[in-house]
Amino acid sequence: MPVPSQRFIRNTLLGALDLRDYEAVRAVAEPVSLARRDVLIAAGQPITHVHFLESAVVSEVTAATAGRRIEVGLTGREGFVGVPLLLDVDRTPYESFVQIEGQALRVESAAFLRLIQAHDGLRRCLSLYAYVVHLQTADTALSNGTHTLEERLARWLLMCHDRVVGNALPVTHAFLSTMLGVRRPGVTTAIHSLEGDGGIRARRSQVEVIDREKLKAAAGGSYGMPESEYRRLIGVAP
Amino acid sequence: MPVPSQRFIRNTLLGALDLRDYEAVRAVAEPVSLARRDVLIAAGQPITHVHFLESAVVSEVTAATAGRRIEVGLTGREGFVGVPLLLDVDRTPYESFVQIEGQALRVESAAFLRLIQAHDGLRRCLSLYAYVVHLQTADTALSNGTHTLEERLARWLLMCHDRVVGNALPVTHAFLSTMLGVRRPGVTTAIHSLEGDGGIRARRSQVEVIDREKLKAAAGGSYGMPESEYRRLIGVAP
DNA sequence: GCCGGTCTGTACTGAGTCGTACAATCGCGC
DNA sequence: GCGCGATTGTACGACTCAGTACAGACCGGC
Repeated sequence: MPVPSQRFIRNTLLGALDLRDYEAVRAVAEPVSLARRDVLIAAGQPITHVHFLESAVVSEVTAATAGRRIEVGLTGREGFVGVPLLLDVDRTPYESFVQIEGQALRVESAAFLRLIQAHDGLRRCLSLYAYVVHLQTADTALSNGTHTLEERLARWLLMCHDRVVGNALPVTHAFLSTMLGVRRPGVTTAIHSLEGDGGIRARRSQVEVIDREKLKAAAGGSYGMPESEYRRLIGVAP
Repeated sequence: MPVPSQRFIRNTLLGALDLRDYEAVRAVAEPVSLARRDVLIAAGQPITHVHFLESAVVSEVTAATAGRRIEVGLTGREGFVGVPLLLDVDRTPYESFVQIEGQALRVESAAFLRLIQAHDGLRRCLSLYAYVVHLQTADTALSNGTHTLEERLARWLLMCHDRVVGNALPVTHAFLSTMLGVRRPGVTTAIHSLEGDGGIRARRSQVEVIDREKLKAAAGGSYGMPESEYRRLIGVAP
């Protein structure tokens, strides 16, 4: 029976596990391809699977019927989708959907619950990630409350760039406006401004990151705290 | 040795526990009085105690050195302060301080870790609360991003009212402006508006809640989601 | 009863964003 | 290579809130 080498593990959360815990996850995990707009967790519906992302990027958004949508969480290969299950919660009022297509390892909910019951190291590792998610959401609350549209956009692009292979982010202005909870023409203006600074290059349905340092400067300090906590608690991010 | 009756438990999280789990907590918990401005968790410092609040109200705020402060979490007798410890995290970049004085039961960190290791029912219950905290923070991100100052103020007053005995909230305009991350005169104006609607009555260093329904209307749908999830997952809130 | 700090009320200008509308551009499918 | 939906660029008035300043009101201490 072949023992997979750690270097083939694309999800960094799984990569941080003891080999024994990792093997236990791998034994019940199923590789899946995720297409844009796939809904991994539907608002108010029981969570059926946990997804450890390998190359896909997933957004968690509020699903206010009357109000507007806005993003409250962003997950890539540094994390997993299904934190509520870890906390013994079977469903959530928010929706998690695929923003950028890619691969993932999925585990059926009941199997996942057995896993974290039996493997304390796994539970600890996923708990650390759950806390980073909380930090990210709190940071988003801060950003939404006190930063300008341009700063928030720069922060979002950096966070997305962290989770993508390459520098091209396949997003439209309208999509960004929903994620940030702002007006679409406002995004167009902010993108022009960031482009003028040399941080990005904009194409149709795509933003290419050119200079992360310039983007960080444009983010006005709104980027980086959850990321550095991830490194402190879990290890090197991708 | 007297066995405390459930009805003497003022913290509703502890009240939701099996008697056996509760006794285990009570055995290592120490009653303390918390004064306004006491810092329960300092930014970046190891967390020394977990606090189950009985009548005090505690705010979690970002502690951005360069940037502004803003509230990302509010806890009263429905919860506990020290969620990071539950998730195996020893410190946090945010600060938790006492906003309204009162009583609490505190448990030393090492004892707390032993407790949740030995009592799975306790861990589950606290995990549910940790999830509600996440919802509350996500809801704050939504509010900060899409609601007006007046709506956000109404939401905050309702959330604080939920956690206080009586209808008088001892807060100043300047304090509210920090919690909401807005300008102090803006709070003054918004308070006048809510007062005109008949939802509250304002005095020096105090806001009295007169009509919750009017406040809810003024909150424009920004209030209530985490509260109803608390009831679904844990039980009747105070 | 006065003093000094805290709290509240009000005013003004400017920045940022909204809501909306509409034209221009792109790129895929037939 | 044409058409059509999707995407992007731009404009304009309106409104919210920021930043700042300052005066008046309150309240506890001496």
